[in-house]
Amino acid sequence: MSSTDEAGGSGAPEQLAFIRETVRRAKPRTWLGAQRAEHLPVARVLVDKGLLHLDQFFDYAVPANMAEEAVPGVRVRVRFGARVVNGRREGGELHDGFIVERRADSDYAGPLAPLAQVLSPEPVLTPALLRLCRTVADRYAGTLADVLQLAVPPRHAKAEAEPSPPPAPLPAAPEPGSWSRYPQGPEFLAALAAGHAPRAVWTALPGPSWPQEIARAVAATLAGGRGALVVLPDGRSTARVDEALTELLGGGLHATLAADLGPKERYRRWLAVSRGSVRAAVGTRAAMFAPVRDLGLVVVWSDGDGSHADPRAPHPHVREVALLRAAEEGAGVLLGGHAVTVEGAQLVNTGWARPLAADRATVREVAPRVRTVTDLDQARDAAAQQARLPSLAWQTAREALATGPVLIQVPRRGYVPRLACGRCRTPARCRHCEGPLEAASSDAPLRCGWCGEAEERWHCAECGSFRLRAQVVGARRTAEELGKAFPRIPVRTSGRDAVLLSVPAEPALVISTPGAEPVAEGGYAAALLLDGWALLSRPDLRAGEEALRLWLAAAALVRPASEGGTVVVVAEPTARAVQALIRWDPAGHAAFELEERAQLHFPPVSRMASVTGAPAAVADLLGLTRLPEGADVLGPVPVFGGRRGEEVERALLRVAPGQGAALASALKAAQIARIALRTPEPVKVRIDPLEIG
DNA sequence: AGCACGCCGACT
DNA sequence: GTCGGCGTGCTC
Repeated sequence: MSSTDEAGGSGAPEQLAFIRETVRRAKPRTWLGAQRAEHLPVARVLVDKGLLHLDQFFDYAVPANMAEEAVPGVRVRVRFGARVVNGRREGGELHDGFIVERRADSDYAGPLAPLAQVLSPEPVLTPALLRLCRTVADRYAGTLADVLQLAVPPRHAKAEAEPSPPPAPLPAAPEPGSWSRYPQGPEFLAALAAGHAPRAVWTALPGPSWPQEIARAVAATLAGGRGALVVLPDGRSTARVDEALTELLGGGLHATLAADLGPKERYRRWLAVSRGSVRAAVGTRAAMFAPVRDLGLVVVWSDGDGSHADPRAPHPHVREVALLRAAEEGAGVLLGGHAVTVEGAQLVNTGWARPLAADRATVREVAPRVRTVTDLDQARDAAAQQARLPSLAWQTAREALATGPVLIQVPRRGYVPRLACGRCRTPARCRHCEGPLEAASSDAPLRCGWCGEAEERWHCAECGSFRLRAQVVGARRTAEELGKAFPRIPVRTSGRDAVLLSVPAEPALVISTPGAEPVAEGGYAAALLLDGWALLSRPDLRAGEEALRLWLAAAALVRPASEGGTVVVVAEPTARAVQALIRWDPAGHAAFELEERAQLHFPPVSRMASVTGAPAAVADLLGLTRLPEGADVLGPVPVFGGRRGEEVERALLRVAPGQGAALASALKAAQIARIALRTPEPVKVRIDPLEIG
């Protein structure tokens, strides 16, 4: 930190002595004095203060000694919030910010404060990144400063001081490889290599080759002279694509932006992308903003995965950011996964993207055989009973263990928010309002999750049983039980705290929670998907879609049916998601779900926002919101689970798809109006709320 | 959000 | 006469 301006000690006064303001009334006051930069003496600055009503640029005077370094995109420090006392400027906290523009003059009538310091000469906030962050902030009714915090990693001075390596030469256009299994695959690659912007919703075939396919799409884009970006939901899938890219192209063309790198390495790699030293970026969520130059392709893998939604305000979603970038930067899109989201189906439906899928014959060739049983079908075998396995699951596992590893997917404990009948699995509902019954612990009294009414004497409305099924047996206990049921077979577990990347080809029981399934060398001989009811009965609009996504992800690791690969899903066979798994028809399922959403006017066929807070505050905000024409207000309804019995309500706002921007800006304006009115109780506004219904 | 300026009641 | 209530407005 070499800094001329801090050398004087207490900062502001001597800065102001350099650059003096005129006090003439007739003209707007400006900064005079020889110390001001001669050329473009005004810097327009984004001050890094996440306040909603300060989401605007502020102009500062550029001192002459900073004239060279104070270029657009660099980080600066400025005094902000100062008061004019007796004609002198006093106070003002130092804030970080970014120079957005150098200008000849300011449209601000008052005197400009000088920049306090240029923190670094690196122009990290490029015009394209600024434009993207502005678009994302507007889309999500957030501030530019908040989005920038997600988009620009913290500076690391040592990493910045190192030069980035010179860019590697462009690769040749790759052969289609396993893309040949898709009728439109080779054409898609050719379009990328030719510099076009094809947009596809890709239903990836089961099996281990999707990372290579992503790598080839990236290579084709690079061959055409443009950059590429791949965003994946977790570190394991990121590592697989990284490996595939390195194998195809060597190490010099791409950067992998993983969360676990540490600040220095993280910034070093990000800089390599920003400086154009590498042309492709691969990584998890935060990589969605990676400033890849001349973007030709954005890939999002498994866009239904929850980790693509950023938990930090204003909660941008990787898929949406990718689509915004594609539109803004003229890039192609590859939205892929073993499953298809309703959003993907809608992109196909509206003609914005084209489906990229193999034909039925190819799917049948590579997919495992899928069979289904309900867990009411208990095995006769004592060992199977002990392991709580239906007979079909038991037999399948026993036979498959002769030829290789068997995957057992067990929903996470506590993944079951809803109680169900112990006999017929009908969800337990409140007799007053049909809300889901809940119990804080296994011996706590039953309560309705919607209206809070206590239920003393529940019995199943369908079959009359008094037995409730409360919890899923977790992976650990399942492992113990299965270990006893299959003595001498090694048992491995993979879950939240210890995720296995892969397992060898030898016979073993691999017990995993959804999303943590290791890859098996040569594929699993079989997979058992247990407690499907737990996934299917979650009180969420997306429960079916999510269950299918988790099942497909596990089933995609199993050998083809022709090699004996079998999947047994323990769930109600008539459920739509179960049927889609049996037919291996994710696109059909998504299309069906989309149709249903359209009938209900639910997202993505409409756009929604949620408004959550104290009842009076929510009503207040809604009163201040100038809703777009035709907007619906659903609720407000009480939200339970608010801490300490504080009353919390939530309203959902719904508009037609074209009015999402109007809704977001109306809500932002209303929030700002509330701040101006000093309304004390905060209200949370969220665009595209995750859980609805 | 903070923070200071500004214009009306109970104290030294 | 003054201390201070928080209503109002601004932040380059």
